[in-house]
Amino acid sequence: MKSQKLRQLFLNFFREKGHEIVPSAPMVIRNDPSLMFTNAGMNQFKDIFLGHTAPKYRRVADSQKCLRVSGKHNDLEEVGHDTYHHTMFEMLGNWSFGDYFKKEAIEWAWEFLNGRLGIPADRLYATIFTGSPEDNVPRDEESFRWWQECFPGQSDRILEGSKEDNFWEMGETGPCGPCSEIHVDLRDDSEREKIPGHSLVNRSHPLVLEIWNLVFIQYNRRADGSLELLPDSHVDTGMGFERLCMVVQGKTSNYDTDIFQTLINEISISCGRKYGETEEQDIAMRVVADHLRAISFSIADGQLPSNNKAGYVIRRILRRAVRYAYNYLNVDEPFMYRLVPVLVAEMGDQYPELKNSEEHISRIIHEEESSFLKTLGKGLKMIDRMISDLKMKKINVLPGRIAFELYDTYGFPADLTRLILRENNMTLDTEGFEQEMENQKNRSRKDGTLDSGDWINVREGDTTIFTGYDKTTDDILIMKYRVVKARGKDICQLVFDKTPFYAESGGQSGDSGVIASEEEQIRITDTIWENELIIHLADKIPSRPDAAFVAKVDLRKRAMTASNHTATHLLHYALRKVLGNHVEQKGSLVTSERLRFDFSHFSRLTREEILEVENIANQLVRNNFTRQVMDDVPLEEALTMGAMALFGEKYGDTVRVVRFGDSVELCGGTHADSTAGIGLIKIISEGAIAAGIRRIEAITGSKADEYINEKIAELENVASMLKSTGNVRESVEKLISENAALRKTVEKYKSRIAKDIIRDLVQNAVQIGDVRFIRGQVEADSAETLKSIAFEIRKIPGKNVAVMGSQIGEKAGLVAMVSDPLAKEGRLEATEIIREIAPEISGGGGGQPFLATAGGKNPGGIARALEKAGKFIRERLS
RNA sequence: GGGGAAUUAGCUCAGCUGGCCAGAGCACCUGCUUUGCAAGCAGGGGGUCAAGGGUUCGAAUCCCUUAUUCUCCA
Repeated sequence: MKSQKLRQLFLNFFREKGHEIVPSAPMVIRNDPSLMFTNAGMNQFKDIFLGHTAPKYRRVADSQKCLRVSGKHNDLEEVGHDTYHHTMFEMLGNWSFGDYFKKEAIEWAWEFLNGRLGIPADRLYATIFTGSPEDNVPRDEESFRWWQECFPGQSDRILEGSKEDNFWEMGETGPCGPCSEIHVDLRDDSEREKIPGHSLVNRSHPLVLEIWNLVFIQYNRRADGSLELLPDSHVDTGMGFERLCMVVQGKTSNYDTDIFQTLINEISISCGRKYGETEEQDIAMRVVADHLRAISFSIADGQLPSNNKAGYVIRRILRRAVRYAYNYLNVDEPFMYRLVPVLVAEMGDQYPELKNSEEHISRIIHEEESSFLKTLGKGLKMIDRMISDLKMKKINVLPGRIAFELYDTYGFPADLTRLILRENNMTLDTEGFEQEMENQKNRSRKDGTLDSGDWINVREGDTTIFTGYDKTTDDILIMKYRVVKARGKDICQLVFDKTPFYAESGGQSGDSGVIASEEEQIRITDTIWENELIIHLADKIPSRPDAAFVAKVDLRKRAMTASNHTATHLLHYALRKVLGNHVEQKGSLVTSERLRFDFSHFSRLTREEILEVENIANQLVRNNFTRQVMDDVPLEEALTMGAMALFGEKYGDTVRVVRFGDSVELCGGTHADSTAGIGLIKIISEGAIAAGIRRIEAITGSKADEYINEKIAELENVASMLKSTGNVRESVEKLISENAALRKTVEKYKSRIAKDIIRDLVQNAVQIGDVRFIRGQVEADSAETLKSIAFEIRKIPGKNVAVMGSQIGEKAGLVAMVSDPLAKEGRLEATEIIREIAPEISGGGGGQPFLATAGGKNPGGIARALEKAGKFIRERLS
């Protein structure tokens, strides 16, 4: 059975059982500092389990794309080496929100696996929770009973598990409950006879593995560690799709299923090697196949590879793939980008976001591959240098510190370093390397944990109402607060019952302002959004937190931010008009100062295009469209209105729609009352931030005015300086060519004058033994000129020594030169002359044996300095 | 969030511990020579050494701040 059909079978099965089939949530999570990627099917229902939102459907099923690469579930280093770990995988799941419970969950799971898919009962095992006295939770008798129905008379197929395996918790606190897992034994008959399957369950055997976890959420863990029964019981299940395919398709490796085989085939064609030849090659191919999926889906969800946070995780995955291909498949040029169409053909139907950005994904991957190969190239050069260095010193162990530097600073992978060393009969000081690595980790960990105090509750209550769309001043009460230490400074975080302050989100920066009670006033420096909480950052703790406060938003900043945000919408609209509908928002930043907008487009914008975009946007400004806001519009309806939704953005069922004329967007930000308030939009820069993504920056209102006025003033200044009444450009062009000609002439004269000076100096030179002493006070406009005269004299053949001084502005300059034939003898050095005479001009200096310079504050001393030089040289040469 | 590194001509880079007036290769322009596979020869143009401060007689080089990029860790 093909994987696509299997997925459909699962969804159809639960549709039959009255479940609503919902689409997969984005794999990339925004606005949640605790989680970067969706790592389980239940993530998108977290709010329901926490009781924050009411479920829309009581029964839900889906196939959820997940990524496990960081945090608790970190499988990255395993992937490829075995046949069942993945970074990105699909999780099939069914949920009951206060509806059915253990009986149905178990019955249906059994019906689906055994009945529909025909997985033989004698290959299946179930586990149940054995109970936990310290939590006062008994053995899960209910699950045991229902499993007995499935395995009549074979209680040895139902195993008991401890808290570690069979009790699921969302976090330190919150919803939790016993779970029941289904395991499958895929070994052949003789193996199964030798060792009974139940002894291998939960023992990391590659062929005896868990495929489905049924979680029964019935408790809530309180902060004090105790459990309380929830009013409603929920079911949360998750089944690894890739594993299920393996079971159904009768394979012993996830990578042998059709999900991966098409990709692996393509990879094998790309590098001209067969899958199954050697273990190393197979690992590399599995790594590439797995990672390609993870990267492609992330990019489709709007997460580009970058140098920190989630973007960096993506980049690392891609690099791991390139590295394996480079080491074991001998691929040294970009190739993964060519596999994207294969992946899209396989999964594009189920995940339309993948299909929609196929070209985009391919380009991004190509770009990343080439840039990493470049990094590798640089590293190779460096390591070659190190090796030849070591060989010269006859050392054959590369110090760990150096290997670590290569890795840490230049991103050169340590395993490659090892490989190259081996080729050169050298080894790596692994211990030293690990030590450095450990240091780095400790350093990061130490600074990573910022010291946040406990929340201090002032009043009961959880949610903050945002009143800032209508009000900029409001009466508020403080619900709770805490102090966070960051960079040695204490920042106080405040949560209100309601607030007019807009919290940073959707690219719009947070409001600032003040809150005031009768006795004090506190500055709010920023407002952020964290885990559904609007947090106000204040510079001090309120002395009486329980007092009544009035919150006032900084109006000027708010208005400027609103203008910029509205301008962003207008520019988005104009960009689509000018460039086409492939333009999609890929990111945006709106502050009171300026706005930044990233969008998909494949080539540089021409001057004309930028002007046209600006024109259209400004036309909309002048048309003075008033703001129309519709709250709680069903998503479907909003989309039919032509509102632009963003891929990878998680929307609720109802959305807020902001409209100015024909520009319609889903947006939670604050906006200008009407477009005319923006005044003027001016694009100030355009550039690329990644393959296929451009960025524009713009300013509005008085900022734009100032900008333009400055430009005009600059031009007028130039015109008046040129005394040009007509064409400034022509005047400048003329000036430039005149200047070039003049410069040539001046240089000619300068060198002629220098020659004259030199001739005079040489004529007045005195002979000291076999050496000619050239000295004098000369006219020079800078130390450079003085130096260049010395350089000229240096060209005169014979044993010469020259010392010259010059008044340069208010200061004095000296230069001493010893010609090459004389310098070679080693009798006299320019530096010692200069050191001897520099005090005369109240200065100091130095240089090289043949040429030295000095500067000082006292031009009156030049003559004495020259005299002293003569004396010194005479002494030295005698 | 923390550490390390980079930023020099249109491009790729060299310039180590401050001082040979800022260099190479490719590209560009002119001329000659040749007309064929990265052509050769001669000559030439092109740099606020990322920006801004500081130390110094002197800074591309040392220090600080900022910006951007790369990289590793969390």
